[in-house]
Amino acid sequence: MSRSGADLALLLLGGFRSLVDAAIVELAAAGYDDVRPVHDFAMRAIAGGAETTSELGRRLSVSKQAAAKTVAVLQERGWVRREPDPGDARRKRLEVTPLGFEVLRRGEAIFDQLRARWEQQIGRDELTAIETHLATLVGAAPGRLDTPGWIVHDLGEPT
Amino acid sequence: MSRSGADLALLLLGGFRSLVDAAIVELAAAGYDDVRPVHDFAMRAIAGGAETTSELGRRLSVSKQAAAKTVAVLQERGWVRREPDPGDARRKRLEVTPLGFEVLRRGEAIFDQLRARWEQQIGRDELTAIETHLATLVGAAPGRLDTPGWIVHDLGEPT
DNA sequence: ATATGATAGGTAACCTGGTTGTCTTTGTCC
DNA sequence: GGACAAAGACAACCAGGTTACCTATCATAT
Repeated sequence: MSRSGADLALLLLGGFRSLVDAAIVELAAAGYDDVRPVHDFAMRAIAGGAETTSELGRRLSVSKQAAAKTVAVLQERGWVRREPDPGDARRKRLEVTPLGFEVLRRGEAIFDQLRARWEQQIGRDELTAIETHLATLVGAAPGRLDTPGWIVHDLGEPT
Repeated sequence: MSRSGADLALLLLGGFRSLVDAAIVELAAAGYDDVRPVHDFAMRAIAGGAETTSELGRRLSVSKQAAAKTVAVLQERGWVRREPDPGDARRKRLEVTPLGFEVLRRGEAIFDQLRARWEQQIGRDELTAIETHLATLVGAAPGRLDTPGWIVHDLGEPT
C-alpha cells in the first residue's frame, strides 16, 4: 500500500518520540525531573571520556558554548561536577557525579524496559532486523549525526 | 549482541535525521532554501484542511501563537497566503500557494527517492515490515504525537 | 435585544537549545 | 621571547516553542 518517504520519516521520528516521552515521564515519576535526551547524551559523553566542555562540544557536534550551557544545567542539578585541572589551568575537568550516574542508570533501565516491551510485541528477530537496518541507514548517510561510538554502555558503579 | 534501549532510540532519531538532513540539502540545491520539517508539516496540514491559524495549531499540537509564527515565515516566503474569510470577520483563511505546493511536491519526491534507495539496500519486504512495526509502536504509545491522519498524500495540482 | 461566553487573532515576555563573534588566559612550539 | 592554538567566558542573536493577556467577532440563551 506504498507508504511515502515522508511517512517513513514521520514514523522514525514518532518512534523516537514515543520512547523518549515515555522515558521522561517515568524518570519524572522516579523523582528526576525534566531529564532531557540532551542531558543523557551529554552525561554519557562525559562518562565516556569527554573531560572538558570543548571536548564535549566536539563529541556532541555542537559549539563549545552550547556544550557549556548544557553543562551549566547538569552542574546545577548536581549530576556533573567541574573541577580545575591540576595540569592545565585553562581546563576545568568534567565528571559525572554519583547522582548523575544514578540518573543515567535509571534512564537506561527504562529504555531497556521499553525496548523489551516492544520486542515482545513484534518478536525478537524482527526487532534486531530493524536495528540492523537502521544502523546501516544511519551509517550510510553522509553523517550529520556523528557516529555515537562514544556512547558508554557500561555505566559501572558510581565509584 | 543485545543493543540497549537507548541505542534503539538513538537509531530511530538517527534514521529520521539522516532522511531529513538529506532532504533539506537537496531542497536547498533545488533552490528552496532552509525548508524545515515544520514547514512541510504545516503546509500539509493547511493543504489538508487546516483553514485557520488556530486550527493549524490544534492539528500540529502546538499553541496557536506558535502556529502563527510558523505561518508568518511561510507567508513571507510566499508559500502560504492569508486572506480574510468573507463569512467570519475573525478568521483569516489560510491557503497554500502554487509555489508552496511546488515545495511540497519537491520534498515529497526527495523523500520517496531516499526511501527507494533504502528499499533497494535492505529489500522491499524488510522495509514494509519496519514501517508496519514502527506504526504499531507509535500507535500503541500513549500518543503525544497526534496521529498524523491529516497528512495529505495527494498533493494534486496547484489549481 | 442584549448580555454571556466561546473563538480568532495579536502582542509581549519568556524558555531551551542552539548559533556566531569577541575576549582573556594559558599552554606549546620554534 | 614571540606566535599561535586551545579553553573557557560573555554577549547578542535565532528558531521554535510556551503562557498570559488583550481585542474583535460570532453564537446563543434569556
